[in-house]
Amino acid sequence: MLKKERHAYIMHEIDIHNKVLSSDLSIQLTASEDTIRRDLQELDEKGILTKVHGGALSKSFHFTLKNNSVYSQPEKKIIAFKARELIRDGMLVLLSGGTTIIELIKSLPPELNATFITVSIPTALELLDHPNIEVIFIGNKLLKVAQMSVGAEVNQRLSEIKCDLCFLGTNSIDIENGITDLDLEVIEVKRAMIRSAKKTVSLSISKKLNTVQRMVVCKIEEVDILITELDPGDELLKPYKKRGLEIL
Amino acid sequence: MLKKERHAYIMHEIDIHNKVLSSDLSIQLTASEDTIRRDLQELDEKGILTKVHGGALSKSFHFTLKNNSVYSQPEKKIIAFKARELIRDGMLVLLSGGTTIIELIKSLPPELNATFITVSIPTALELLDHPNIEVIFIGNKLLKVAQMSVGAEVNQRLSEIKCDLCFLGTNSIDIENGITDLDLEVIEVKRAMIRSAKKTVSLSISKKLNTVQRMVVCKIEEVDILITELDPGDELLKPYKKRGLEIL
DNA sequence: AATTTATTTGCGTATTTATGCAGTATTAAA
DNA sequence: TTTAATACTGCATAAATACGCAAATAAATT
Repeated sequence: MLKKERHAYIMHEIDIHNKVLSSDLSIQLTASEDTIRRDLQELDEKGILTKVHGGALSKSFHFTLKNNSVYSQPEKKIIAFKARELIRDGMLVLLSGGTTIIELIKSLPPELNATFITVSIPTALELLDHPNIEVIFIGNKLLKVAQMSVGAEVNQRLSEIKCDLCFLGTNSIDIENGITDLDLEVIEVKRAMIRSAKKTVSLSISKKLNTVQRMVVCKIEEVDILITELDPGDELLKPYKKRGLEIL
Repeated sequence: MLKKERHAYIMHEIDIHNKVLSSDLSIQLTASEDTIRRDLQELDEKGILTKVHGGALSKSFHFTLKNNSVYSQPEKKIIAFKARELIRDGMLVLLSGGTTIIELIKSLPPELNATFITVSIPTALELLDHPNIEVIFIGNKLLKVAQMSVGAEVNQRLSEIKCDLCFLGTNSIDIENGITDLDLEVIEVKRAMIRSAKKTVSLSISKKLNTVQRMVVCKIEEVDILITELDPGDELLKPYKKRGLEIL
């Protein structure tokens, strides 16, 4: 890989995400972090990006890394790896928001040819980075805290779709209450997502298992597949298996 | 093997792969790396490829376009400052994509209370950062290169809206052809945006004035207000004023 | 055809550039 | 404050390049 090629790749990433992490680039470009750092330094000296601790930021969008960086938790990588095995060419897949979903998107093979639907702006942005897949965004009023579309219209449009899979980045899940969340408008959209998919997959790091929040999205039986970073045979997952969920 | 033949071969490789390595070529053409280097140097001097350490790259590989947009940030700040004066509490405002629009959003006063509609994912993300405004995203199929919604459905939904203002981050504008752009799907959305707004405002850095691209978005008369970083009395803007545009 | 002339090519060597590594310093997150 | 991640420094190495020169090739001339 030529230096200029790396530079072009880095600038492309910056254009799409407004930020890059040295650690990510080092893997994606199969170069040492040292090299990446020197690349970023050069591009910074050229004045076309801003180098910061841990990576670099776009000049035009100066968010802080802290605000929206995914300090890629290894748990989420494991979950992403298991989840992507479910996706096949030609599928229509519904995605929620959340950092676990972002990890899933990052782990998708470049040659995958499928269509993804989402209501989450960060999810959409990440999907746009993939070379082959088609992305559909269901828009409407955006809810600031969740950075996603909400409202009756969204639910209506979701009801007109029949997807193969629905991946939910789940905040809280337990046997008694099923999937729960904080915001009324969010849970309504998530319900609509579940209804319009043949299979619902919940992605949860084990910390989130057996936690509850204020409002119910769906009963535990409505979830078809549960993916955590744990071994499927783990003791913690037994009760879920008993209720008929497939555990990956 | 004649020099001309090698040159032809090298250019062919560049066309296909966008890059060549001196080491590869040396083997493929059974010539010393020295010779190859001299070839590449000549072709570089002719301006038909870009020589770099280790080989050469296609000219189209450059990312200088992005550089320009970043370099002209101060101009964009001036434009943003002028543009925001047009926005009042309670207005319904349509925004396109582009870095100029992003600057506009950043310059919006926190206490502003208005509703913004957009089809651009980065624009939406930036809008979500603002504490008071309401954001509506018109979704559909997303076009990767433009990071925005496109398609008949978007145009349809835009036609159902009546906005106070439409701000277009403009790539190319001139007297003869009006606003022009590259992509058919993009120009269709932009047209729909213009139709659904009472007033259309074009934001263009002066470098983009009097430039033309392949496809026409709208005639110059359909633009109500033109904002550049220049003084409204600037000589460059006179022809636009003569055609009835308000210059800020 | 032979000779001259100009151009092209390859090689050895010195130099520059690119990259990774190890150890230490610095920074930021818990 | 502690701790983990990241950055910096100097160094080592390998690869790429520049340069001068001589051999080889092509082109032009006689």
